[in-house]
Amino acid sequence: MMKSFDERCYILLGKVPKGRVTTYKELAKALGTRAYRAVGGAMKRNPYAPRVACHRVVKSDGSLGGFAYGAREKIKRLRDEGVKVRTGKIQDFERVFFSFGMTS
DNA sequence: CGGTTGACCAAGT
DNA sequence: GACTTGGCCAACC
Repeated sequence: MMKSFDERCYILLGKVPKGRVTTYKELAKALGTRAYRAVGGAMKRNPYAPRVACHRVVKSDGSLGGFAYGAREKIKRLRDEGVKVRTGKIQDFERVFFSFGMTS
């Protein structure tokens, strides 16, 4: 049974621990593709709104990117998880960044 | 089934 | 540092 690309994004995203963030690019790469945009699209569609921690996904530059519920809400939630945000940018981005490639 | 769209990315201006 | 351009790939109409 072949899950949609979208569903895989949600599953993978579910592996991101609280207080950490990942990027659309890293997600796509972990999925074995380069469809960064499709990943973002999955978040936007986000049928599992509260189930999926879409607010933990940011752009590669460390900027927040977009958010279906509004950027303001995204910042609020990230801060609540311990991620500091400044003018729409993640502070200590590399510190809170979660990579899927860190095996063993 | 073909074309458009997009919560992106990287490089150039 | 902000804006523009080309490119990538899957979902949607």
